[in-house]
Amino acid sequence: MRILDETKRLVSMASTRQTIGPPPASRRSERARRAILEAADDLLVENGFANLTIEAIAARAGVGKQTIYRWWPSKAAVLMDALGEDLVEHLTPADRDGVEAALREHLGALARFLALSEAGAVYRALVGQAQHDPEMAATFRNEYLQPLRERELAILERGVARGELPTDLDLELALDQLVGPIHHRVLVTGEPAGGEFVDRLVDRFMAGARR
Amino acid sequence: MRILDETKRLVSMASTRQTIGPPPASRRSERARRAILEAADDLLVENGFANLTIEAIAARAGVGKQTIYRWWPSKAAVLMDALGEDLVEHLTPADRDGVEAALREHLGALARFLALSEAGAVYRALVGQAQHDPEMAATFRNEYLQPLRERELAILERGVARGELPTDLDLELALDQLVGPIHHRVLVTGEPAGGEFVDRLVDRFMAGARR
Amino acid sequence: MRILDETKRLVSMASTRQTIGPPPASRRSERARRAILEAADDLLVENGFANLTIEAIAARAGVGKQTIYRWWPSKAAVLMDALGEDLVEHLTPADRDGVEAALREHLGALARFLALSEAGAVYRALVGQAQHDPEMAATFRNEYLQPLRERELAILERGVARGELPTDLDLELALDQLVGPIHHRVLVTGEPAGGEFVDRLVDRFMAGARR
Amino acid sequence: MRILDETKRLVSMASTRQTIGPPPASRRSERARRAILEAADDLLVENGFANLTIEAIAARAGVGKQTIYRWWPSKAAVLMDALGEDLVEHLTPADRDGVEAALREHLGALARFLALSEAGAVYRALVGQAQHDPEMAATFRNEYLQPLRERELAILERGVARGELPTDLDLELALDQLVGPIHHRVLVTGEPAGGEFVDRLVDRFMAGARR
DNA sequence: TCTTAAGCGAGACGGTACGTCCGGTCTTGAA
DNA sequence: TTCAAGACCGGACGTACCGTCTCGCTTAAGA
Repeated sequence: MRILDETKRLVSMASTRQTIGPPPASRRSERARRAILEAADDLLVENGFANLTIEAIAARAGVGKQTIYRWWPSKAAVLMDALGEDLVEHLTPADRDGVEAALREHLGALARFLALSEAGAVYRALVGQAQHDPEMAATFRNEYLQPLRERELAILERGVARGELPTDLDLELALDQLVGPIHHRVLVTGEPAGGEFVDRLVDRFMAGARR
Repeated sequence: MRILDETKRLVSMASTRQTIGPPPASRRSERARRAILEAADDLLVENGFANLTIEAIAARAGVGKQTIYRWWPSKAAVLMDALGEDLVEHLTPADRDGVEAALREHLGALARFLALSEAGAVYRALVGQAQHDPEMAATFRNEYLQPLRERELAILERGVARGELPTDLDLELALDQLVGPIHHRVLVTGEPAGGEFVDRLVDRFMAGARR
Repeated sequence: MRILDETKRLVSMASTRQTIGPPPASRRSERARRAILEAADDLLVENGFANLTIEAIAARAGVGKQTIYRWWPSKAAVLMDALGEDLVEHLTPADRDGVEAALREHLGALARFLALSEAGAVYRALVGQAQHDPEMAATFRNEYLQPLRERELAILERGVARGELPTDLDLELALDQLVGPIHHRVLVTGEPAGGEFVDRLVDRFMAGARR
Repeated sequence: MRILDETKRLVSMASTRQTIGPPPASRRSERARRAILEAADDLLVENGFANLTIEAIAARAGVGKQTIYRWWPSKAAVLMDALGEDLVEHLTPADRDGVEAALREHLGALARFLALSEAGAVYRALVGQAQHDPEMAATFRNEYLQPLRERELAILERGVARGELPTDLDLELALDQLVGPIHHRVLVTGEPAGGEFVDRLVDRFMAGARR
């Protein structure tokens, strides 16, 4: 977590508050909020998810436990906020070049993000937690995965619009074929998903798409 | 966990004992071992991983906690043993028909296993836990995923041998393209990976493979 | 334990806290403290020391175990606090009459306290525990036995002051001669130490003292 | 524990076996029996009663736990057997000299035994345990304290027979007056009960007895 | 002399309690 | 009101022992 601007703050709060009405937030300590998110981020990277406790976050952040419970419903919610804009920063594909180049760039960035970045460690922890906690899984998908997926679909849509991809292409399926193997390597087999892997993935996809 | 024959027992013990030398195990209570694995399985399905505790397993199995700690190093190790032969039972592709039919059948079974079966719930919990615990992840991959992957590679190898797939096909990549999207749907997006999805996945794969 | 006034509370806290500096204690729950001491007292009388566990005390008191461990270093320390003022209540000799009457009264009260009262059961358990735990023994002697002994010595000193006892009397030895046999009967031989026994003890003591 | 002859062995077994019929005992391993008693004795002196466990005794003695449970009903019973003849060895007053000398000698031996000897440590542990376990207390008194007390009474009886003590002396009370203060110092106050203390105790007793 | 049944070392078993950690709630006093 | 601090009740953790139970083995008795 590196940049936490006001926009993001309002978004994240809206999604993680349990009560309906928005919190007053006027009184909320910005200092405490940032310290908590940074402490969570740091502790996850240093000690792993298993040793990430609310008490440790509070202690590291120099904050009372209640201040965490007041604003986030769970440890996972803190991490989601800590992940924050990182998904947007790392994974917003540029609208240039052709589909093929755009896919190579974006999927390469995705693979690097997932496997190498600190934010990727947070992401993996959240996916792991989502396997144990259906409610948290729903929030994570709606707030973080869905927007990303829409940006990814836009790459393909632009390809169709430019005539680089057939109009009858099943975009959802196509995206799963591109993005699925990368996730599979990172989350399941643990094998490296480097540039060469991504390149051949795109090669085969484009060959199949062009028929 | 449904069948716990002697073969499985010896396999699982070899994998979960921390010391190198094989345990005497002659003294080990088979009754307790089965009760523990069944209790873990049942409790996971009933209450989810988050509420699965060693204490609850012991209580449900009518067993002392020490009996669990004596033979398994962690909750995840118990679940791995509980998963046991299920991966083999559900996911051993038959050696018949052509590649295409074999893939349809196996990937369909995989999708159903992951999303619908009780053993699939154990599998998902283990993948989730693996995101938080690198050591456990390594064991899980070596003991459970690797054998499965080899059986899957054999499908493709048979296809190559029969001339149904090109000889220069990158089998690892091909497998990731087939298996990755299914895992992605189940573990990440949570969208259904039904028969139609699998069929179109195979359609596009075979189209691309045949050029 | 019947009365737990503020004085006793401050005394007991001072003696059972392991760190030097006084605890803030302002945050401490008086309700929990009293419930714990009463539960310990009751359980000792009902089940005996052997069956007195921290867990049972916590359960009976409706308190978390940690609340006990936070304020007392051991089961024996809880019992010492539960004994508390009882030693003062039962065993503070009045400053009236002559030595002989005072001794008869006080030693009778001592024998009844040790053998018959509920607080006496706590006292015996603590003496028993002191045989196994030298550190606890030291605390018990300093905090509880020493003040009592001083009150007992005062009886004899008053006797000397009034000319009822010789000035060259070894008061420590004299006290051991009076108090030792009673303890011996209660703690070692288990024989009754009734009024007649105490009376003859005093008879012989006074006869010897007057030469 | 130093000498464990056959007489003692039969006595101790008779008193500690829970079942009515005597055990065959012919099969009993003398090696194991001695190793257990020595291990118990050593561990008590080294680690104190609190850390004396059946498992530790068995491990130290190189013996299975069952071998202990087969022959003794409790840890205290093992210790009683380990104490064994020591009471007789240390505390059998000789039948010579006058009462006064005999008392000085015996009470001095008693004080040294209680406070200084290894067997005294066992004795104190047993008295401590007796405060928590009435059944064990009864056995201890019957088997060990009563015979000692009778030997002690014999000293006084000889004094009466020789005309050194008045015939109307209450021997039980007299004995408590002599032996009680020593126990009190060792078990309760923890103050030293050295030779001078014993001497003055006897002085005062003889003065009172002669009137 | 040869069973054969016991005692034996070993240690797994079902349990109970230990003392610790942390979750999530509540309370206090300062800002 | 929020905040830092931290006590509170609850509950799971992983460990230590309890007392019981089997397992092979050794070993002394009597058939």
